Amino acid sequence: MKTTSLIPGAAKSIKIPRRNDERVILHFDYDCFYASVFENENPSLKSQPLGIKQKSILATCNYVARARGVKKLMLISEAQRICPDLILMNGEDLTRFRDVSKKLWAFLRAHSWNRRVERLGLDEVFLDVTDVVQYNQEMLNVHALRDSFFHLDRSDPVKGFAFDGSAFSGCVQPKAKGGPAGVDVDNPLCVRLMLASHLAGYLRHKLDEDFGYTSSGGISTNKLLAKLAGSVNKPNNQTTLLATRNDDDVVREFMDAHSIRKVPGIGSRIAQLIEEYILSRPTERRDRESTNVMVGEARTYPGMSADLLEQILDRPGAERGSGEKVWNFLHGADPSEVKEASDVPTQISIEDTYMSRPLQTPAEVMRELRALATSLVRRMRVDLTEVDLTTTTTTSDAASPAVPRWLAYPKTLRLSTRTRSKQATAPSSTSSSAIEVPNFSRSSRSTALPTFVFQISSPSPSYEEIAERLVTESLLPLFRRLHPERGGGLNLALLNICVTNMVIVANETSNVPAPGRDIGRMFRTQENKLREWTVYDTSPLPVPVVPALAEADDRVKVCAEGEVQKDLFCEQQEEEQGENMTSDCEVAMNCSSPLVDEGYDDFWDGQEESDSQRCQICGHALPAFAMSAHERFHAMDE
DNA sequence: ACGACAGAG
DNA sequence: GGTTCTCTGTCGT
Repeated sequence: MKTTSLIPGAAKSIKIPRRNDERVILHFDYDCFYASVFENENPSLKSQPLGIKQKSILATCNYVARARGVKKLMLISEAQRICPDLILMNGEDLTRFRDVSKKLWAFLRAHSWNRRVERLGLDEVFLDVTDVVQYNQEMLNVHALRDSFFHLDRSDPVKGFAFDGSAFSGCVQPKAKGGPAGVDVDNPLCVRLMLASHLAGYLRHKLDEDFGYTSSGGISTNKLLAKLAGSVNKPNNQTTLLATRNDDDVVREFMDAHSIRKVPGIGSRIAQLIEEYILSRPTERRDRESTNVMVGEARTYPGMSADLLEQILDRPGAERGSGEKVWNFLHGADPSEVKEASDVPTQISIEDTYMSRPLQTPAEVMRELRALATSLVRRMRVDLTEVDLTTTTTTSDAASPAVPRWLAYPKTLRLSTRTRSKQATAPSSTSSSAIEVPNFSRSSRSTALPTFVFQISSPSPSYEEIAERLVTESLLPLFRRLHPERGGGLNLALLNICVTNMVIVANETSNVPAPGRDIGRMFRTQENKLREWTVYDTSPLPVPVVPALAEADDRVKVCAEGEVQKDLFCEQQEEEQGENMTSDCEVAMNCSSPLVDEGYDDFWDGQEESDSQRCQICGHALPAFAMSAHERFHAMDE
């Protein structure tokens, strides 16, 4: 990867990306979200320095803590040294954050006319409000800007709020020289961004007043600019980036002042490759902070172009087209659409790390797999089912409890592990090789998800029962594929289980579609949307038919002690008991102990896959390849 | 379909 | 004592 050979001959054919001005995009970022969730649960925390920890790091902290010098992603020990009275909450279980995130997202969704409402992580939301803003632009009276009214509903003219259309809501970038930013009524884009700023201000106000969550907002013409704009004034404020067409300097200067690493879409790998090219040398980890290449520097570097970037970023496994994508980003151009709101995730995964004490024995692995599987099964019920209203509106009494229905069926199950890095490789000649040695390796195996996990009605198994079967029948075979060698400490620092490959169940919108009526459109009316989030706000989560686990912590270790074990587990249990009595010291040494080898034998000797299996629901024997479809047929029955 | 990897918070 | 717990998307096979 010699840099000299990459300089292109034809420097005149460089194309400057053209931004699209047609859209109006809002970006919301809830301020220190995890900390806010805890503060809302316990308001007395608001005045104290508060940190949220996950294992040995501080996931986030509130602004009181930040004022004391505490930073995100610090080691706990360091944070405590800096701020001894830091209050620490455990944020390893994400359930409460997920619940709040969904609630706020549902609120914002209710204000979209086009369903383009995209969540990014748990604490960010993009809205495409082009249509709402355009409607309000048409309704605007430019002769009475100060007494404007923002319409939130096309079909109900009283829904909305009053605002002063002669000024922006919140901050504006760039700041007008001399006085407060005026609104150029002759510039339609300027008017539209002004309108969008008031909508963003209104929504942020409601998020705070009605739900207790302050946020930072960004308003611009695409996702990249909206997001970057939002980070200019934090917390609890908003920024409109005046990305008007007649004034390209605004966007250029705005982008140029950011380091390339801050641009969303340019990750660490891409940033490193660009930096190495510009600095004409490999970049080491310790150099990273000092090498702060700015967008302006990269953009104006001799010969820089989409094609050159494509060459710079070309490496085995590289995404093609990323050169043009990055070139667009450097110019503040981002054609990507705000994705439509979807009710079901495309993947659900649960993981735990064991960094300070890696898992060594099969017994430990079994214990953790059971705990993870139990959480996964519970999450599938919560996130992938809904209570079918058509069957419950008539009799929602205890006599006939609401039976949830599945919104989607994941088809595949995946198990991932990571073994702890043992390598203390001599860092002697690190500069000679540009290859980043990953000091951890994650690997995974997947298989068809058995359909018994979907059993809800009739003899309804508990989460634990389903989880137990999942472990023995699916996860254990996957584990054996990942770790075929027996003996020696397993040394696992991470376990992750995941269901994915969702088959969405067709949405039967109950009954009586009036002839000629567009059902899809009916669902998008304001009433329905508002009801949607109101209901969400007050109703309990889908009632499980089985007794729910009476605990708040996802990570509770589930041990089915008194239950009858299948043959496979007999030895396993002994192993587990033995392990409980062994000291850490023994555990560390027992890699070669014959006692342990016995345990390993049973652990690794799974049944071979037989050609024919038995359906778990009707008992019918079928060839293995036909089982998946057959069982799915049962699951969709009801 | 499967498995690795990159990027996001 | 050297990163948490997720989610989405793409690439090669």
